[in-house]
Amino acid sequence: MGRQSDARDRLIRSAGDLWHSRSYADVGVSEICEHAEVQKGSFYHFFASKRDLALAVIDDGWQRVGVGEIARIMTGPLPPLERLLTLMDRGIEVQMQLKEACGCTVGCSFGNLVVELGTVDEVLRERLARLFDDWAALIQHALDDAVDAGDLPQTDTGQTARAILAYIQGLGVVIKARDDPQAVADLGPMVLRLAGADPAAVARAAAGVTRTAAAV
Amino acid sequence: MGRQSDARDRLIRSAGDLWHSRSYADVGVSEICEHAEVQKGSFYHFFASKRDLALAVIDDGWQRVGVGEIARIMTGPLPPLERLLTLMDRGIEVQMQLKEACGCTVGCSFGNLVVELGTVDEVLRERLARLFDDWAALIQHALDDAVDAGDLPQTDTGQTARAILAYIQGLGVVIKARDDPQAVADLGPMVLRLAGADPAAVARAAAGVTRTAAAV
DNA sequence: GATATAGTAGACCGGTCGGTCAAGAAGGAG
DNA sequence: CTCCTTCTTGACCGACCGGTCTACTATATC
Repeated sequence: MGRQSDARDRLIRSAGDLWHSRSYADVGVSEICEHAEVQKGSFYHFFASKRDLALAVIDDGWQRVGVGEIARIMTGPLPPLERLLTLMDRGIEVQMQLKEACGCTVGCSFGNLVVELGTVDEVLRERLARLFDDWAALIQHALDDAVDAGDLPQTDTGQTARAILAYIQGLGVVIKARDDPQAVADLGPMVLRLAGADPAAVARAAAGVTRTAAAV
Repeated sequence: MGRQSDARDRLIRSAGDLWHSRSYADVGVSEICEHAEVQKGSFYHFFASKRDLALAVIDDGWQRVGVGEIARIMTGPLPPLERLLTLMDRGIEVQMQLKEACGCTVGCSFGNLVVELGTVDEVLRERLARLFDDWAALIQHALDDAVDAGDLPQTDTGQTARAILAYIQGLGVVIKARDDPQAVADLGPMVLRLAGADPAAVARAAAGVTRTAAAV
């Protein structure tokens, strides 16, 4: 009953894009409304507050990026170590697309929110912490597969997964400082060192990715 | 001629502390003035703008932390790989002290500014990018020493140094999300994997650090 | 002691922030 | 058609933002 509108989705999309390319504090509710072509009153019909919108943006983003793309890569058909390399490659690729679209290097939208709001808004921080846990769990999935396949020695894969997530987040910070995703493209494959792969396994994974790329 | 005051230093110190524990946007000029017990008029006697203060905060901070502490560790008398372990240990230690003081986990002050302002203020971004270069150079110094000492195989130490810096920054993000520096204390030593050290060298470095700690 | 300079004091400014509100339009259900 | 709900519109609010300005005080130098 009553009419239905996609204004809510437009607001989430606009806020996500604007916050990602600038910062949470720098983009106000009014600007988000303008960008989404929604009036202020409508905004507060859908969301109780700016923070409430942020929660929706986080959920929506993780659904698309995490549950969608990252999970597909980390649990996909590729050999496990190649999945990690694919993840890093894909990350750089996305960052380059975003730079093309936004005019600057934006880093990880989730990491950005953690850094900007982690100490300021406890609710957002906790939501993002859970998201990071989910992310690490996806990485751990690939690591477990790698151990099972004999590509990795027996280790604490949970710990290693958290280290890899940290490395990914750090790459986001560093490319943002340089304003150049390409500058760290060579740092992506080093994730295999962090995973604990021996040189032979690294070479095997690298060859596999090259083969896959050549096939495409 | 005229009188001299330490108000400028108090402002830099206050701004650095407040921004580190909250965020650049969340802490305004007025609050910084209150905290430093300086009037607004005096603020704009010393600094042309909020951003100008930020530049001074960055310079001051890097002088103390980077040129002071990090350089001392990375070029110090310890075996090179142990220097890396010391750096990570010291980082966690500082974060725990800061958590005690601020009530929350704050991460890296420089990384925080990169993330919050990197796409918003080009001048600050460039300053921070140079700072990261300096930081990586200090790490590279230790890596070069490690290669010379035979603790590390021949590699591109510049590349590896940038990877390690990224890892450090990522740890900053992750602990901020968790609000718990201790939660990643076990991730610090994994920096040696990233450095490319073989298990034997890792064991040697770990034993060295333990011995040093026991000696103290 | 005169004077120029460094620093202090704090009222004030336009603009923007997140958020509110009252009124009304669109549209499915009865 | 009526009614109720969903959604829209845009003026409006107090608070706070970064920054300005003028008058004033302290102090080193001559």
